[in-house]
Amino acid sequence: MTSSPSPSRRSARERLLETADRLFYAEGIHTVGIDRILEESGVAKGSLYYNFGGKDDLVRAYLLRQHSGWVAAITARTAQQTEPRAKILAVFDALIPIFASPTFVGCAFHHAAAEAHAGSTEDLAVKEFRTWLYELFAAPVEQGGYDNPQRLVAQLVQLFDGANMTAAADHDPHAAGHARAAAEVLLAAASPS
Amino acid sequence: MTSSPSPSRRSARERLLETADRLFYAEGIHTVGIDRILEESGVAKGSLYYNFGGKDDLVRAYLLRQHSGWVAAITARTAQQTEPRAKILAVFDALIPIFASPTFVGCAFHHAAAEAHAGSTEDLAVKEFRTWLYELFAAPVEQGGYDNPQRLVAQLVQLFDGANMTAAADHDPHAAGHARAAAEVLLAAASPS
DNA sequence: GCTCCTTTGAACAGGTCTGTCTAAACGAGT
DNA sequence: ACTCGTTTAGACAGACCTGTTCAAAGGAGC
Repeated sequence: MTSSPSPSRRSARERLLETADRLFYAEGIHTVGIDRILEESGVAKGSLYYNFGGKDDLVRAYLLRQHSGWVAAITARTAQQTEPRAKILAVFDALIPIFASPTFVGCAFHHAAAEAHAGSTEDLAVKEFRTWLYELFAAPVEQGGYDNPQRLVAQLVQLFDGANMTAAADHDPHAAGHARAAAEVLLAAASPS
Repeated sequence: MTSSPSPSRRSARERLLETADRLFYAEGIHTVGIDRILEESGVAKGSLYYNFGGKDDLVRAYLLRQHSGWVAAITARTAQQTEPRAKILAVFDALIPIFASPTFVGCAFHHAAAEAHAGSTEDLAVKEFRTWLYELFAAPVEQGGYDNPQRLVAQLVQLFDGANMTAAADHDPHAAGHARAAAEVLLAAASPS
């Protein structure tokens, strides 16, 4: 079935998705044509239209893969924490290895948002990611009983976005650490007792 | 000359730049073809290649215009302030009317960075903007004698970027206010005495 | 009236991209 | 051996994009 690859070689679908992920992320969705993806993945064009409906479906699968990657990387860290404050700070700790990756060029959803038309596949995927991002902070903030929780969540999301931007655009190796330190200060200032 | 428009109608250069600014910003540089710009500005194709060398030069002029817009909007506010703390907070006050504009869809340089190839016209313009942005905060931070100035500047830039992201992607009407409040907390925590 | 800068309209070439189609081959399971 | 899901290779159409070129007209200043 869909999850049983051929023995000698991975399926065309897997190779397409992996190559699309690499190229779309590194160079942009609009910039990369399907011919590039087909050439670098060694897959025939017919296989793309057999496995996916077209480029749009491939883009959707790419963004879903990116979303899953963020969820996996961050919940792996936050799930180990029980205290609300530690859960929040763990998000920024999770950014450290992500930013350190040699292929990191920023948050894929920031890029997708920049290229997206309203109502497009990219736009919908970005909205889903943003919803998850807010909930990621909203849950522990509420649990911690912080002052002005709505504002605090917005500020933490801003730090998350800003850290991604500065890590990518300015190649700041301490972006995650700086954001974490800022989050500590904000949490201390919003602590109830 | 270049600054004396015709009496009845604005010059082709002006009309091109204004239309390019509107379309590039709203829909992206790669997405918008010159034919769209020519059609909506009512300028002949020959005039584009007479005034500009081609699309690349038009893109360069568009990003320069955006850069000038940011500088004008922000220095108009910061120049009124004398105290370092007030100068820094004035940057975030300047964001309020910018974010409130009905045509605001985020920082043009965030979008350009997402579309840029390394070494491209967009890439160079983004680097210049980022340099200006850091200096915008670095000067008053140094003047104010704050603790760990390098980290503080990075954190303020992160708030600036994050506010732009949340204002655009999430349509948060309080993005600038939240970022300003966060900056106040960070400045208080880094105050020397 | 003359000149020169600017603008116009239109056509053309060359390139890229997405999407479709066809015919053939492969390979695993029955 | 047969079937069916999958993959391959290539050709093709249709659309869009950038850039170039040309002849002609407009308009301001001298």
